[in-house]
Order: sequence, then structure tokens, then C-alpha cells
Amino acid sequence: MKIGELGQTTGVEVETIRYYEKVGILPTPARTAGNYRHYGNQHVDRLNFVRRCRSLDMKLDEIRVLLQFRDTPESNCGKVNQLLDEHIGHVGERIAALTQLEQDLRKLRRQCHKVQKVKDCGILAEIAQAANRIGGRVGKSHIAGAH
Amino acid sequence: MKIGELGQTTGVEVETIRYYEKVGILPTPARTAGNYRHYGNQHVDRLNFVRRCRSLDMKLDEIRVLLQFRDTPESNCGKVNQLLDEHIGHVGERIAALTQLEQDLRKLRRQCHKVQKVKDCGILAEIAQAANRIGGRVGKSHIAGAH
DNA sequence: TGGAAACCTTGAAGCCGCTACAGTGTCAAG
DNA sequence: CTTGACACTGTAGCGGCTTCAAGGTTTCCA
Repeated sequence: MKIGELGQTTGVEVETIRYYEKVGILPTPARTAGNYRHYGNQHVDRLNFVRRCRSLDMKLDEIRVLLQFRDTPESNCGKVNQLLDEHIGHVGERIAALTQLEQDLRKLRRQCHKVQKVKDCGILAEIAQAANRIGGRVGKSHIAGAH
Repeated sequence: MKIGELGQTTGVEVETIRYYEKVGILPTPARTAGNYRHYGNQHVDRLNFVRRCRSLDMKLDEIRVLLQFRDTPESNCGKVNQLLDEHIGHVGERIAALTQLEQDLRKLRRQCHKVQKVKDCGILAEIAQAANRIGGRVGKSHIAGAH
């Protein structure tokens, strides 16, 4: 099948498939006479595997590792378990950090209950104050974005 | 003060300060005879404000909006409240998504209890199966990375 | 058979919020 | 007067795509 059909079958955008090839997640496929990429069922399986891993929020680096194990069925799977445990750990840390963040934000939100002049708004005042309280002391947080 | 001192005072890296200037978060400061950026206390306050917002995981776009309100004390703060509410909403969604993800990962982890051959490992088998079950149906998830 | 439409190709640039260079200039201390 | 710490500009890189430009190939229909 051609790249468009592979995309249809797996629900992955064509550009993403080419990107996966470029970064070594998918092998370079055979080409037709007209230089079109030509795929088979093994590509569908592999791409579905990748997609499932991405839906579990794994990085491409982690997925590369898992694919390597998938490609060597006689090797032992201890590292797979370890990788997954670490990943679960990261997710747990993130949940904790975001939960703390949510509390901070709700507390901040309580500083302003009505629409008023900006200069009287408790939210902006509180941000400014907190900013100066922590001035110079905070390193980078280990949580990533919420967007 | 020079940029290095501003960085020290606020705990922000010099490159980040220049970056903030480039993207319009900080105003272009005065320059010394030797073309060094020259800052005052108002810059410290503004940068601290920005940093506090970042520690609350706001995007630079959102921070730009808040700064604009901060700069016009007579305007009304309804939009500030709204921005914050939306931000809290995003964080809440993320927590929910990550919590679901954590459950999925723990369930997956239970598929393999010991170190064995990859070909018998329940985890890789489960990923492959789940991948084909969902094949072609899933759009992109709204959760971002856990790393 | 011809011509349009749908598909495919490569390569580069853009997104976010920095971070890390390279190559040069300025300034203060000893 | 030299050394070293700081400052300057500009560019490239991170991840995981997404989007675009400028073309080549195939397919379909009249």
C-alpha cells in the first residue's frame, strides 16, 4: 500500500509517517517505480504499536527501545518492565505537581470575587507579592506545561 | 543594574532575559555608553511577576495579557478572572487525563510479573493487541507529555 | 488521448520556551 | 597592560510534529 493508505489504516498523518521514518522509528520502505513508498502489513503493525505507545504518552526514545525489544523476541524483558515502571513514576510525579499547581491557582483565584478595577484586583496584587517573596530563590520546576 | 545582576536578583538566566525582551515580555531597556542593557527596579518587579506566572505554568501569551492589565490599572479585571478560570480548567483536564493514563499504565504493567523472554512478555503483547484494536480510530489525545 | 484532480516526492520553516553555543566587544582589578 | 569576568549579537538546537512550497506521478473521466 502507499503512504496515504497506511495513514488511513492507522489513523496517522502522512507527514507524521515520513517524520517517523526520518527519525528511525519506521524502517525505510521499498519504493515503487515512481518513487512512491510501498508498505505492507508489518508496517501497519509497527505503526499501530508506535501509536499505542504515544497514546500512553511515551517519548519516541522510549518507543525506540520497546521496538528494539519487539524485534528481538529471544532477549529478556526486564528492561521493558523497568522502562514502564519509570514511565509510571514520571506520570505520578506530574500528577502530584499539577495537583499542587491547581491548589495554588484556586487559592489565587479566591483573591478576586468581582469585576473591579485592575489596581484593586487581588489576583494581580497577589502575583506581584508572591513574585517578590520568592524573588531569586526558585529554580526551574520539573513539571511541564498544562496546555 | 546590568543584565547579570538582574538575573541574580530574580533568579532568571541572562539568556532568558534577552529572550523575554526579544518576544516582547520585557521592554527594551536603556543602554550604557558601552551598549550594555541598563535596568531598574521596575524591571525587577516585572520580571518577578513573569517568573511567578511561569511558576504557575502560564504560557507567555497569557502572561502578556496579564502584563497588559498590570500596565493599565484603571481597566477592569474581568478578563483576568476569566483567564485564570480557563487556566485552572486546563490544569484540571490535564490532571484527569494523566490520572486515566496512570491507570492504563498500571494495568499494562500487571501483564508481566517476572523477567522472561520478550516473546512471552505480556506487556509487549498487550501493547501490540491494543494497538490493533484501536487501529485507525483514535484521534490525537488532548494530553501533553509527562516528561 | 488529454487534462484535471488526487495523490506522492523532497526540503525547509514554524511552533514553544528556552538553552547553548560562536565570535566579538567592554570593563574593572591587579 | 594584561587577564578575566562580564556583556553583546546572531544562530542553531531540543521534541514531536505540522505546514508549506514547488514540483513529480498516477488515476479518472470525457
